Amino acid sequence: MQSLTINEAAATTGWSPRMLRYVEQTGLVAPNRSPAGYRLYGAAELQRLRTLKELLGQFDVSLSDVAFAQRLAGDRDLRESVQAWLSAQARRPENVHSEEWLRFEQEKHERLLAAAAAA
Amino acid sequence: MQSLTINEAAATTGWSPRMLRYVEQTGLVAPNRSPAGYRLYGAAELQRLRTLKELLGQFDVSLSDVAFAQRLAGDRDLRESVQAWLSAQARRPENVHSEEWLRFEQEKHERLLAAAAAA
DNA sequence: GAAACCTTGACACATCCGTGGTAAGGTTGG
DNA sequence: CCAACCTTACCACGGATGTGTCAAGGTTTC
Repeated sequence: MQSLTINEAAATTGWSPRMLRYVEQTGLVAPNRSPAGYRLYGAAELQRLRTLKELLGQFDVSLSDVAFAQRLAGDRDLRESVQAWLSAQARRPENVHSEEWLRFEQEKHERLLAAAAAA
Repeated sequence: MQSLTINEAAATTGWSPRMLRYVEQTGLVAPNRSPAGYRLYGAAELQRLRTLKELLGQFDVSLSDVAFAQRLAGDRDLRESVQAWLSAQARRPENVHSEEWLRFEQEKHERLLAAAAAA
């Protein structure tokens, strides 16, 4: 598996080199480096960059939104505080019926367990 | 349970009236209105505003971050896409070990079921 | 009916996000 | 050793966030 330098990676992912550096700075896709400090994008990073671009295009989501989601995934305290705040609502906003939210947890839980079992 | 008008609510929550309108605009705390259109903050909204302020102060989180979390909670498609993107990682970033992420799901699920049972 | 509220809308400003450029300097390959 | 890459560090700039203030006008209360 050979790695691409930043300009090559830019060419195949649709991001600009400038943006690849910015994306790295947000903590979302961080390639490893050559001994001299050159960024080296492997297949995994390239795929991640392409799907990230797709994610941003498909929904109206910003890089900082995804970065925040990543932070949520990694910081239990933060995650639980936010979730506690959100669930202390469960009333008026009719687009969030608690049943659906619950159903979400169940499904994702099952999906992740299945994935873990398959691995 | 009597309701407070915006200036009274501002006084007891520490938000400015201007910010209360802004927070409403983000969709995070929306009071109902009097027949003439005056905002009426009930006990639930006041509590929500106070804990929101606490949440923002405790962690380094913006209103739009919390708004995005709320959007995640209500939009299954978005949620699953983001989560799929995040879990397609599970490697280098040592602050996100997949087990912890899994444990999160389990715990929250249980917590919510308990809350539902208690209600 | 006047004082003291409330409403929306706008102007203003600092700060960040997303994005491009450009400059000064190190690395690599023929 | 030179061309073509790479690096970091800046300047710039439009749009979004967060926050204050002010104006023009409706509502409530005495």
